[in-house]
Amino acid sequence: MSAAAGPTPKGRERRTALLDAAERVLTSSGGAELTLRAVAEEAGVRLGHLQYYFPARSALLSALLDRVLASSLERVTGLALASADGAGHGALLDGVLSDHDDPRLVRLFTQVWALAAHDEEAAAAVRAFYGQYAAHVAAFVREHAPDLSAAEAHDRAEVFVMLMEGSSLFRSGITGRRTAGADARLRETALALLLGATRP
Amino acid sequence: MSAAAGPTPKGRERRTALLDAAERVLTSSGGAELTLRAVAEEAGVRLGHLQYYFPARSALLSALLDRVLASSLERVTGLALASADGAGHGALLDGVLSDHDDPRLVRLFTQVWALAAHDEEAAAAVRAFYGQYAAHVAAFVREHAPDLSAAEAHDRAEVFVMLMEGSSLFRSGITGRRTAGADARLRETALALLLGATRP
DNA sequence: TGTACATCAGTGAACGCGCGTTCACTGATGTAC
DNA sequence: TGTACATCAGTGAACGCGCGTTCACTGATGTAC
Repeated sequence: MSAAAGPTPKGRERRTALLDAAERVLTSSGGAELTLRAVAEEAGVRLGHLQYYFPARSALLSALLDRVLASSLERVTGLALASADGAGHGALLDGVLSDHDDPRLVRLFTQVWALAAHDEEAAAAVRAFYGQYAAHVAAFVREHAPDLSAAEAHDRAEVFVMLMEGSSLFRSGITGRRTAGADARLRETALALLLGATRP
Repeated sequence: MSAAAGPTPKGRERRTALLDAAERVLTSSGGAELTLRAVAEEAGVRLGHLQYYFPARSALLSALLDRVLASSLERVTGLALASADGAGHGALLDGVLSDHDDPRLVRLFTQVWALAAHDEEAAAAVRAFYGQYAAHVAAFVREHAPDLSAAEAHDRAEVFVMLMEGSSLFRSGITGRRTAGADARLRETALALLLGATRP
């Protein structure tokens, strides 16, 4: 790591604050407006100072992606463990859906997908993230349905994740409007994947 | 409409060719690289000529979005009608999934979502598209399960669309890798939404 | 059929601007002895 | 405890470049009489 990694506490704090600013800019304005100048202004520092921490725009983008994925994974891990520990078998689903109630998070992920679609390095990080996401869900599925094979549990987990990511687009107002009826059917379908019986 | 709409056959052809070029650029390089110069080069015309048809970049973007949504809707409409006309009750699902086998189409839609996330005009067009998409699916659902209420059929259709859009990300290699097991479970879940019995 | 003219199609050069990057610099903080 | 020095944190100005846009222009095609 370069000096920009910030070996001192102050350095680490600054770096975090700069990434916070970048995340706010990306969330509110989109990828095209994510310029170094905009991030510096949002963070209240000079352009040259931002460049001290992130020598190139690509370094900022990559650090931001890593952080977004890491914090999302941490959240999912927590939800899966809490659900398994008896917080109610619907806690995982409720947690994911309520996270998706924040349009900023969903907007952030549309940017992540668009980036991954044309940047293989980003795509690899994103696939690794969803791989771990699905693995946590699969573990949860097996807790509640021990008679399922590991492969079957993992397949269900993958489809669950597909359904969650797809529904986030529609429930957030980006590609659709949330309705009570569709929400109920969504929950039912998701729960069937998580807790459902073996195939007929 | 301005002269750029092209009242002559030649003008209409040219306009289509320019949009084709823009679509190729967007698909292969992403939104950030969709510059007027890149589109002009891809189409084999001069920058000034592209500007004759699309006086501003926003006009090109908007026309491209309209065309992408219109052609996708046409495709979905055709699939729903063919399925209803006895091409087999799985034809709609098979058609949608095989369309999503083309990574270019999926990449295109990640750009559409990212655009809609930060552009309310684009978002309105995208919501209108998905609204019609879901309506066609709902009509198909009611054909096969006449005992369902219109509301129930529409809810199922919405969740089906959520699942299709989510799965496109994972089956295309962008956020995941396609596996036979998950594909089978995906089909099962989707068919249950399209053809399944009423709720217990 | 021929001429006059308007519109359509396409060119080419230039513009101002914001971008990422570079770099020399200064002040603050830590460390060695 | 004091001094010397290295590193860290932050500034400010300038760079070359590609961007969208503007505009005056030329040649091709259609239309009216």
